[in-house]
Amino acid sequence: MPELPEVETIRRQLREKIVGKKLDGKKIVAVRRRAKILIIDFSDGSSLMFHLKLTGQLIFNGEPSPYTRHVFKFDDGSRLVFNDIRKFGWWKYVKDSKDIEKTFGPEALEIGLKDFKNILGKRPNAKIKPLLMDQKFIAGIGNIYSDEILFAAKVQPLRRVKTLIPKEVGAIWLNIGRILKAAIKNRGTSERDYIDALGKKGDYLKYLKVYRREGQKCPRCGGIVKRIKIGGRSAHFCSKCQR
DNA sequence: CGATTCCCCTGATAGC
DNA sequence: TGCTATCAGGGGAATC
Repeated sequence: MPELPEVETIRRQLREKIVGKKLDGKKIVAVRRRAKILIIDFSDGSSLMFHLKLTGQLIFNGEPSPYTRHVFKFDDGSRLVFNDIRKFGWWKYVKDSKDIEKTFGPEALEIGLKDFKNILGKRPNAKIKPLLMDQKFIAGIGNIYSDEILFAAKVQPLRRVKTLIPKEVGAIWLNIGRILKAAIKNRGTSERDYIDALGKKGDYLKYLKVYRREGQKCPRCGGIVKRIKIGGRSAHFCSKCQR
C-alpha cells in the first residue's frame, strides 16, 4: 500500500512526464508530495490532489481497466490513469492546496532529531507504533514502514513513548530516515497492488525484515517474528530482539 | 485534548 | 471442489 516511499516514487516519475503539459487548458508547473498525498500544481495556483489509500494506482499512459476511476488527459494526447480496487482512495481539484497543510505533522524525511524528541515528549502515553503512523504526529509512515523502522531500532511496537530511553529514540529517528530512503531508492514495496507511475513493481519487498513475515526467523537474532493487533492494525516484530 | 474503536470496500484466503 | 466467513488496511468519525 502506498506510503511515503511509494508516493514519492510516483511523484518523481510523474514530474518528469507531465510538468509543462496542460490539463483542461491549465499548465502543470509542479508535482509535489505532502504526507501520502500527491499534488499536481497548476500555473493559476489551483491543484489536483490524490490519496491512493490502500489500492490506488496512478499510471502514466496506463491502459484503463475495470478498476479505473478516472482518466486525466493532457494536451499532447498522453494520459494519467487513476485506478483503485477498493475505492478508499480519492482525488479532488482545489483552487488552493494550502488547506491540507495543517492536517499533517512534519514530514518524516525532514524532521530533525531535536524536533522529533520534542514532539514525542508531547505524547508520553501513546504506543510508539500507532504514533508513528499518525499523520498529524509525523507524516508519511504507514503500517509496513513503521514495522520495519521499529525492527531496525529494536523497539517493540507496543512500547509507550514515556518508557523509551534516549538511545531508542535516536535509533527510531535514524531509521525513519534510513529505511524510507532505502525504500525510495528501490521504488517502494509492491506487497500487493502497488505499482509505480510507469506500471512497474517496487523492489523493496525483498528487503522487508518483519512485515508479513509472521512465524519466520528473525534475520538478526533467529527469534520468531510475531504478529499482533494494535488498534485494529497488524504489527510484526521479533519477540526476542525487539524490547 | 488524547487514546481508542469502528467503519468504509472488495479480492484473497481460510475454513468447512 | 465450491461455497461462505473472515481478513486487511488509511484515515475520518465517533466514543471513551
